[in-house]
Amino acid sequence: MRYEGRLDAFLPWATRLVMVKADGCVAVHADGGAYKPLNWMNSPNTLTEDEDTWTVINPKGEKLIIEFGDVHFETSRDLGEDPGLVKDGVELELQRLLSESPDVIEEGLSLVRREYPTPIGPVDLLCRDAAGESVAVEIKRRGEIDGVEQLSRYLDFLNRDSRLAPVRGIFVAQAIKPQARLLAADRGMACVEIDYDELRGADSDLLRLF
Amino acid sequence: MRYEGRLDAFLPWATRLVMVKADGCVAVHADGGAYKPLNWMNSPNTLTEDEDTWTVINPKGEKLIIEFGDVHFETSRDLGEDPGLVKDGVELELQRLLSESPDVIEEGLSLVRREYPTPIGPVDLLCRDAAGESVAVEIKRRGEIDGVEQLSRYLDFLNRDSRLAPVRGIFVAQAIKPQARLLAADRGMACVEIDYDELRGADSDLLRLF
DNA sequence: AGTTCCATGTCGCGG
DNA sequence: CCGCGACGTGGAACT
Repeated sequence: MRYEGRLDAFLPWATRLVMVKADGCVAVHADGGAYKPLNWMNSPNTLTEDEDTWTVINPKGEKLIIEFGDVHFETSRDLGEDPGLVKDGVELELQRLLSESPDVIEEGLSLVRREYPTPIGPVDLLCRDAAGESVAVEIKRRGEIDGVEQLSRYLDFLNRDSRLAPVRGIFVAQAIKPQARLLAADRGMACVEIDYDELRGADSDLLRLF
Repeated sequence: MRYEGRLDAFLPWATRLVMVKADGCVAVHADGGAYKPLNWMNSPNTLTEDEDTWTVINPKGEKLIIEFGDVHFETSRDLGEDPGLVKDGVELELQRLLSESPDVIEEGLSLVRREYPTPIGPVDLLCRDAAGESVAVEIKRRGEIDGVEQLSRYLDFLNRDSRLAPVRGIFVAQAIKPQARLLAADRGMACVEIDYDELRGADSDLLRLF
């Protein structure tokens, strides 16, 4: 088995499981190494069978070549359309809930704009506090150092805008690591931990008022 | 099918493929959506079967619950140990090639040390330029904002070393994203894009001289 | 065990 | 289609 594409890879001879899905993607699995296949080619691609060799090529020119020795077993089945996975509790959801109830983050905070653009990417929430000063809010599911640095960069740029400056930052997450908390403190940013279930409850309460 | 762990996820009733590997990991596949399963649980975990329900729990308390209706088909096979995948052309390779031909990055650049250590991790290349000044080089396959931050942190530390200071930074990658380029410029770092195939060619040429 | 950083990351959204 | 950032990122190397 060979792969030539974004890198070159070679797979020694052994017993494997080859999976082909309805969308045309091909995956070569070993009996371990978690759910990820050893090698694969996603759709769209074209599969050509020739004797004991499959050649799978995608439009970008990446190529997967599978040679078969013994075929121990083979089966095929149509699973039909899939209704898909329903997820709940990711960052987007958190952002939506907080944009609707910004004063959960801090008393008196009000939303100016969600996804406020800067030259290096959008700030999750731009707000004004009770005193009318600008506040940039970065929301993460897990509060780690990356997020603090991201917020730092945004503040850097936002504070150059005289219509907004001075802008302070609040780092919001469901759980914030000590190191992230430390770095945030060092950069003069506040940290707020949010309980997702409470927030969802508060949101429901809010809706119930109308 | 339900997953409760880092997030909550629910999977409506449909026909799926459930794969269990020798290491104990469990994956629920739909007939599409690339090689990635809809839902999964990696090893280590404990699987308990009860009537038509599997409950897979890992030590972190994440839980995957699979309910079976009809079992259309079932098979099992021992694939034995796997020799593993051999890869070529990843960042390490790029670093090796550039350490051998640093003046591909900039005219007159010469290598001081590869993987030069700092308190927060090793700099890919430490060099001197034509004028004898120190240059820190960060190499990425794909140049994104993270890499610029990384180089920033290294420069922070290197510039505290009076034997090296002043140290400037060069961010090298096969392709550099506009935002990364912007941030690098803002931080006073240069950006260089490198063609991997050309570099490999140049390296072969170099070898041919000896 | 905890941290850092690479990855054929993959995926989804917005321009 | 590309750019960009989140992800149950996963995985490996190193402390």
